[in-house]
Amino acid sequence: MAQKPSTPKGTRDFGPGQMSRRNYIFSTIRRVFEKYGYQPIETPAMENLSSLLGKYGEEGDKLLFKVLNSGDYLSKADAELLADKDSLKLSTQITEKGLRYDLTVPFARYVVQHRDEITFPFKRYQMQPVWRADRPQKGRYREFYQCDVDVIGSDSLLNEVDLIRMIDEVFENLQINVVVKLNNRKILSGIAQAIGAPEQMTEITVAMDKLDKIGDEAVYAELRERGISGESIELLKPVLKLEGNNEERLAELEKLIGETEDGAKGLQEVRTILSYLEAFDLKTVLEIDQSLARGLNYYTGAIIEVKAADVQIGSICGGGRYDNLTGIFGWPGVSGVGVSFGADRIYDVLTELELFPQATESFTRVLITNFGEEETPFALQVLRQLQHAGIASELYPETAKLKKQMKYADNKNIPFVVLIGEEERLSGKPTLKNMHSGEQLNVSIDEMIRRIHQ
RNA sequence: GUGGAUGUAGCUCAGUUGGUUAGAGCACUGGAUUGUGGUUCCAGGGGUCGUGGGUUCAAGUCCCAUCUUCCACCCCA
Repeated sequence: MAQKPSTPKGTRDFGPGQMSRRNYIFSTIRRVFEKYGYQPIETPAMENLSSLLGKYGEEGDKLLFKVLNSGDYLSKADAELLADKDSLKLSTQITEKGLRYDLTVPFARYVVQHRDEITFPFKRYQMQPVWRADRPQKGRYREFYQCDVDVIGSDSLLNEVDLIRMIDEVFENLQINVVVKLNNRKILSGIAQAIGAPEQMTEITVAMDKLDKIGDEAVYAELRERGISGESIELLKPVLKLEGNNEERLAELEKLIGETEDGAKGLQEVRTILSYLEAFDLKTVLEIDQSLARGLNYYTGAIIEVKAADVQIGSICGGGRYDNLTGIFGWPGVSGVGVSFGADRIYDVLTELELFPQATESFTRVLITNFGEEETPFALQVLRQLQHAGIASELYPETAKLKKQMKYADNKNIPFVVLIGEEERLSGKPTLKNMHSGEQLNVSIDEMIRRIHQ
């Protein structure tokens, strides 16, 4: 047997059936984005590595797909590094492009590069694949689609309100029950300050983020491992143990971190967002979660994460505010806020919950059979009239056995078959068969069109 | 990057303590039905058992390596 064909690790093909379901997700999301006034952009699959490296932390750099330079790239490489097999240093000489890791960094690059053409605040959405050299597993792929919405150039918390409302609307339309978790980077930094470890905020948040997954004892252990003092851990315990509804949590947090500058600011931001949202009748549960951190360390304000309530698959949407994202491309002080919907995970959730609407694999409504050259001119004429009447139709291209042509229609779920053989050609009246009822009639073309339209 | 499982027909999977021509269902092709699908019946094609090496008189089966896919960890959508 020839070599078994396959797609690269962690990548997938999408057949017609999957595409119709995927497009259902994309069009649902796009409709909401556009309703709120966001405009689409696209950026290349590849970015310069200099734009990508260092933006996602050390872990992120390892997960970047690098594209080898074209041509005789080794001839330009340093002979000594080659001999040493020093991949890390060598890579800077043989590759200068990489596949994008997310849509936010390319967006920041886009904004800086095109700032003269953009009207701010700039509200954009972008739905494209991204690539990560991660080891694939459930709900995790090496190529997957993100649907990003961001607004850049506005500090207003009204943007956060916008985003949360869009999240609510998208998942309501998709009929997925979700929990929206909300936190604020300033609350996290307030916590770090309040427990006397302001320099170790990253270590603290990374450990704290695992709270609901590994439990409090394991979090304490990890904190110790990461070099947090026992004293600080003791102070942190009441923060981790926070319970109750949003009001109660905020009140508790006020007591614990209200004295710190960042903490007070963060709490106020969260309160403002919540109070704006009171005017809306949100369908989803909005939950303050002081342990929510998320990986990307460029967040500076709100942190948002969405989890499916009925499926265990990790987060299906997430994002937050970043005050200085464009700074890395030389334009400091521009604030942005946005979220990203994970289309592939949403697909998996909808599949598991059987929430996809009845998908029609084919759009074709009529198949015209092919009996041979004699009948072809009349068949083409019928095809033209059907299509002219706005009916998706196709003529079977081969003069195959009728059984095979019928089976083709059946497999593609085509509801009508028009038989055109010698009889029909001579009378000028095609035979219309309803595949569902099996009913079959010899009618004029006009009558046929009328019946199909019913 | 660490650990665990997996791989047999296009697909989903059987295959006994190692034993002679490796099976089933679905799909495909032909026929029962020369102008009729979805139901039924009959027949047929299709496999160097992931790859490479080893043990053995004998390997789909046992051992080693390697790759693939899946699962968990790390991290993340």
